[in-house]
Amino acid sequence: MRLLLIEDEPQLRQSLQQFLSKTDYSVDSAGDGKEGLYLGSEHPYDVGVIDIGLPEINGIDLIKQLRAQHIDFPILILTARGHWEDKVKGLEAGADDYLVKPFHNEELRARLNALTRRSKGHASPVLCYGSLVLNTASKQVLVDDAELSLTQYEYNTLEYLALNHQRVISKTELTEHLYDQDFDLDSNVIEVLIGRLRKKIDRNGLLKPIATLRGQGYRFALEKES
Amino acid sequence: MRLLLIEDEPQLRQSLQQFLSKTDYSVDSAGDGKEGLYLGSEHPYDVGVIDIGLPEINGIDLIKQLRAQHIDFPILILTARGHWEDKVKGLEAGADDYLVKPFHNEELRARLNALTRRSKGHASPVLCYGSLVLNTASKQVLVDDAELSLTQYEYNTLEYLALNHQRVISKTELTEHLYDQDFDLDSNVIEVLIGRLRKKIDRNGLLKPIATLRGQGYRFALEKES
DNA sequence: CAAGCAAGTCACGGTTTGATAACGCTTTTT
DNA sequence: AAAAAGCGTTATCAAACCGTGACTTGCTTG
Repeated sequence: MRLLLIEDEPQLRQSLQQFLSKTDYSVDSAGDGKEGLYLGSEHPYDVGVIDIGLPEINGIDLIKQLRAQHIDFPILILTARGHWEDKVKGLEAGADDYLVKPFHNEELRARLNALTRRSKGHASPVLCYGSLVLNTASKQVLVDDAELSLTQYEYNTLEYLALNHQRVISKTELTEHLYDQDFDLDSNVIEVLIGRLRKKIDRNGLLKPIATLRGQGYRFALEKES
Repeated sequence: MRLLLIEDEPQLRQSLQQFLSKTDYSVDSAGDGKEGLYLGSEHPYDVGVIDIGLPEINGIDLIKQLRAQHIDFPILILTARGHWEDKVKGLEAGADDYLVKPFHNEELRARLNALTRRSKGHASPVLCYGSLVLNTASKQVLVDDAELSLTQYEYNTLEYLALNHQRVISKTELTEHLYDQDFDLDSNVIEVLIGRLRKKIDRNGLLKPIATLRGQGYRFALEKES
């Protein structure tokens, strides 16, 4: 999942970038509103974390401008403790959640995971597709009650496909959501990843959840239950 | 386990810090409500001890503000003997237990142990995971009815993993819970501790309760019984 | 003070990982 | 039908990650 972080305080920015990159997200970050607006307009993010007090363009206006361009990824705003009134303006401007500084990293992660999941239309963290069950909280994948051991990238790929099940995802879209801005789009990582995933998932029976649409992309083809 | 102590009287604060650090907890302490609120918002504590009569921000408001931020570690409040009515307000504000001054240190310890145990969702002080039995009261660990001799840090590591069994715990999370705020996160203590633990636990049979998830952390993989 | 132990650091090595490249098969285009 | 494009598969390699033994430090204790 790709995340846009806009935070002016360098130390917090760096520590958040590091923390969020570690397992869950591909992070691009900006230190002011102008650069942030540029990035947000230019790339397809899945979620944004935006500090309200920013130089150049303030957070509220930034959000308004993004929303005016019909850029609709969910946004979580950060407000300083003294300025909790800002949260109201932020939510009115089109933000989806807020967190008051200072906060726990784990808390931020939990909220972001919930936001991205809900934005794709899934209420529960457990996704059931017949004999394939995906737990987005513990990052475990079960096939017929047996746990698969997937690497991080394998898991992230599968999760993105599953969250967007029944939709055709182009390889470009997949790369853009799994990697950050400076990544070679001509690589064949995706093919390799898909290959490895299919092999692990299909080890026993004949479960082929990922369909190829030649020239268009891939589609996670299982129906979601409950 | 990490504990937050907020107490304005310097002498009591220091003696409590010393006593609690001695065996059970990594203690951060604050002398007024403002600093306490900051610490409590910033770090992932497992339990808090808060004096009700505090300068800057009083204990009741402090607890309310923490709870409003969805910070939910259990809190034990200390009330002066004359002001025992405060306990009601405190519990209403979101505290979990109280103790009237003066008290015995051992009494405080017993209450705290009970609180942390309950907050992780375990009623009894004895945790059974097959042939591995953990007594959180006496801090003894039995494997096939034979007692292991673990050091404090080894025990604390194992306890934290066991209390959060089946969840993936990153090395960062472990470090943050085992040590207080200023500890080098780049150290490899955790790897060493896990190594020593595994060696002691697995001495005889082939009991491998701690799984490694490369790039993500560790997971205590035994199912809890009863 | 010397011995003993707890606990942290360091350095080395094995293993896993993820990116890339190369090759071949299949479908589409010319 | 030949050429080109798209995709699957396998091999390879460097970097990251983790485990481990040896060493160091500091505390406790007889």
